[in-house]
Amino acid sequence: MREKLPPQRERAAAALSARATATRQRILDAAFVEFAEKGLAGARVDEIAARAGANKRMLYAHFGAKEALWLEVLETAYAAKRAEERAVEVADLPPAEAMAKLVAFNLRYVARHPEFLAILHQENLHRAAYLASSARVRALYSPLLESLRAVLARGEAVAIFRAGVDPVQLYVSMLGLSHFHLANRHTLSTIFGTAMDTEAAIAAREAHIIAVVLGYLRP
Amino acid sequence: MREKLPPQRERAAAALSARATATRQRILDAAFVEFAEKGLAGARVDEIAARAGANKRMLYAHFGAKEALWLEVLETAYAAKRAEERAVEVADLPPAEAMAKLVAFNLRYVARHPEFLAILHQENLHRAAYLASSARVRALYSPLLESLRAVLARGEAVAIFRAGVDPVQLYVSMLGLSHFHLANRHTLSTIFGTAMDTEAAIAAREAHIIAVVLGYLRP
DNA sequence: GCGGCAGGTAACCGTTCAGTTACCTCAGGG
DNA sequence: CCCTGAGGTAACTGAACGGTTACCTGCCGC
Repeated sequence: MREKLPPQRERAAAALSARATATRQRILDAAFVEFAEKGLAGARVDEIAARAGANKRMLYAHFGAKEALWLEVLETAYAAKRAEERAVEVADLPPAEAMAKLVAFNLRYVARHPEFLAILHQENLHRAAYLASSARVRALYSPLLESLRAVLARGEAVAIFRAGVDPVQLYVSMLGLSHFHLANRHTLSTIFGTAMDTEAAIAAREAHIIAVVLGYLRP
Repeated sequence: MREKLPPQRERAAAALSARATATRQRILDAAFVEFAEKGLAGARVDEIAARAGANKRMLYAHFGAKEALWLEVLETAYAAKRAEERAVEVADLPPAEAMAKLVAFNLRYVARHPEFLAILHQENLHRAAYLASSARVRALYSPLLESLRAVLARGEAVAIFRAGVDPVQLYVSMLGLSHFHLANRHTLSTIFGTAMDTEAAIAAREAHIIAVVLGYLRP
């Protein structure tokens, strides 16, 4: 009766034993890697189980279906990013420095977690169908966007930034400037013949996108 | 002997009949749609054949394998973009207007062809393995990058643009500003609750990214 | 007007995959 | 110490998939 019979989200209650929790976590981690590497359709359930040092029985006991596991991975990926965002403190910094920190954070985050990009793109391929079904993620409003709004207002107030900047547009721009370089690092480096994910390339990119954002924001 | 036996790229010579060419083209078009919608792993060969109003026999006769068809689609997608880029004429425009036109072109192109983004991301998921094997695409250097270099130099010469801007970085930024908004339109609109692919949203985005690029370029 | 063959059809094949079942193991409470 | 059931194993299943084969058709040169 515990598992699956009620089609609702399983095991909200029913605290798991330490061993079970560990197995569940290993499966989730393995799924994250496999999905990021091969996408939802390309990922293999057997491979996930093998990577996790578990097997399919346990995978299905914990998650019920490949797609449910995908949703869990997606939620985890978003939650992890939001959690790191929450740790970015910019309220004490002068506006320009604060803005630079926000921009750099995004670039560095995706450089550290390129799998996040892969998951995100896959989900967009599915027209965000799984994301749409996740109340949990939709409730996870970006702390970064809020910080950006505040910094923008502060900078505008002291006339360091131009007036009338739309925070959402700027937020999307900030993400775009960071993501594209890394999301397309393989095609870019094939075409330009230079690696995009070395520390040097990332540092150069960081300097550039900070210059773009701050250059734009000048009054 | 005609097909497949030599493992080289098939049918370079051997002009096809009009009917065969048409079938081949229909299969290619159908594959483009199917691959863009579901990715390489998610796409179904039967579905491609059905969409094309053909069948698998012909698909395999013309392309030999699903992956070879993918490569063909990828090459076609790149070639199509490069061809449209070649038609963008900016040499006669003042630097700022020329730059705005280049930026707008990219946004409008991906808005018109969101499938291009899907193909591009899939290829990056595969670490550009297929692209790497395509001498044809690697030879297709972007005319847009060349235009951008020229415009940048012109603007710098008359002190309308700041000095020392790296054209490749700016090119990547231009693409990032355009692509992200549309590549992630489904997750973005799920999270923000507003559609990203309406004409109004695209026009607003266009105005913003032009402002960002030109704002940055001010000396 | 007919023989050959490029172009097309559809049934088929072996493999792979998501998901299931039958069974084992072993910790812990009675 | 043995019984119970949660946690785990591995073999299995039916369907779907990529790719192939055996066969049909109608156009074109002769």
